[in-house]
Amino acid sequence: MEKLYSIQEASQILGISKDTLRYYDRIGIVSPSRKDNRYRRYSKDDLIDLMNIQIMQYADFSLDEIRGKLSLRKMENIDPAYCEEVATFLDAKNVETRKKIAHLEMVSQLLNMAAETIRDFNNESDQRLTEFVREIYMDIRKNEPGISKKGCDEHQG
Amino acid sequence: MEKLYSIQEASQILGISKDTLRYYDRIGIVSPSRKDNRYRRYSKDDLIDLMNIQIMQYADFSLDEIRGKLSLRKMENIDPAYCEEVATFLDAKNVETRKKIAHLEMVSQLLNMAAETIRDFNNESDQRLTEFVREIYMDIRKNEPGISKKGCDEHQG
DNA sequence: AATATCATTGGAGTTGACTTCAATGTCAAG
DNA sequence: CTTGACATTGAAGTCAACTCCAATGATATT
Repeated sequence: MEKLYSIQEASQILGISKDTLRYYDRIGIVSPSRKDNRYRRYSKDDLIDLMNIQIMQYADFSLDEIRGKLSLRKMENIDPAYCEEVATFLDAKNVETRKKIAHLEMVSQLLNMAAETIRDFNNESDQRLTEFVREIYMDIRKNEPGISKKGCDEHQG
Repeated sequence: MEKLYSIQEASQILGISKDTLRYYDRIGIVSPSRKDNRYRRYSKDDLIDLMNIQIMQYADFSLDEIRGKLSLRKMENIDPAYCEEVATFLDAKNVETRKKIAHLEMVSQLLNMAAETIRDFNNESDQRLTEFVREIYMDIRKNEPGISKKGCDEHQG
């Protein structure tokens, strides 16, 4: 006989607000059983799913991705093709993550240089900053869609 | 006699859509002069401001922060107290940035482990993953507001 | 039975940075 | 003087992930 948890209990155990739990139910992420077809009753498995969701959110998955793919825990003995699909998905996420890290490393450097230059101004540090900013700017611009078509613009291209 | 640029030209030069430029004008970020008090005319300085804004956005500043602080370029000969204020602000941003990087490094590790575990399952990698997830979960939970008060909940605390 | 505390729902509001729309005005060319 | 390409505005829509609200129903205690 498994214990079932009220929405309030689940909320306290997980540190997720009741409203959020209802929201998750509504959008079909975790839909617990109901009592007399009204009150939600969370099973242990529901709680585990929700914990996994917390982990996946920490790992920057959107709720859409979470709903679509996986339940990290349930795939121990499952179709190898599907496992490979998930693994590939995780790899792609990781590539994205590494890119974000690289971006933030640039930002951190930029902030450093800027603070330094402001604090004790001299031509050397100013020039370094300027050069670095120029690099970043080129980077920003090269990741753009179409410099080609005269468009570069909205709602008529 | 400085050349002035139409919104279309500015848009193409900067790679910012016309709508966005109008939006920036409306919320008071860059408000170019007007011709016969209708058409916007962007000066070179306006364009430079907009480039700086692109840089600052790259560096994760919100438009609010940009509006409040900024001019990164105009502060070469300005009140040292204000410079120090800005430098401090940049330092704080940098601390935040380093935290984000640390977070993403964890995520990257997690994704790595997860992919590995899925690909070639064995107790060792599974256990490492489980342990790592547990650490992360504790980390998530410890950064929470009030486990103390029975609340942990919405609109009546 | 009254009260307090929990639960339910649909629907609207929030945030930030845009984007889209409709109605209208302006300008250059043929 | 009409056509087409530009410009203007206010207002509403978009996205994600909640958050808040009001009206109402259920449960538990006195």
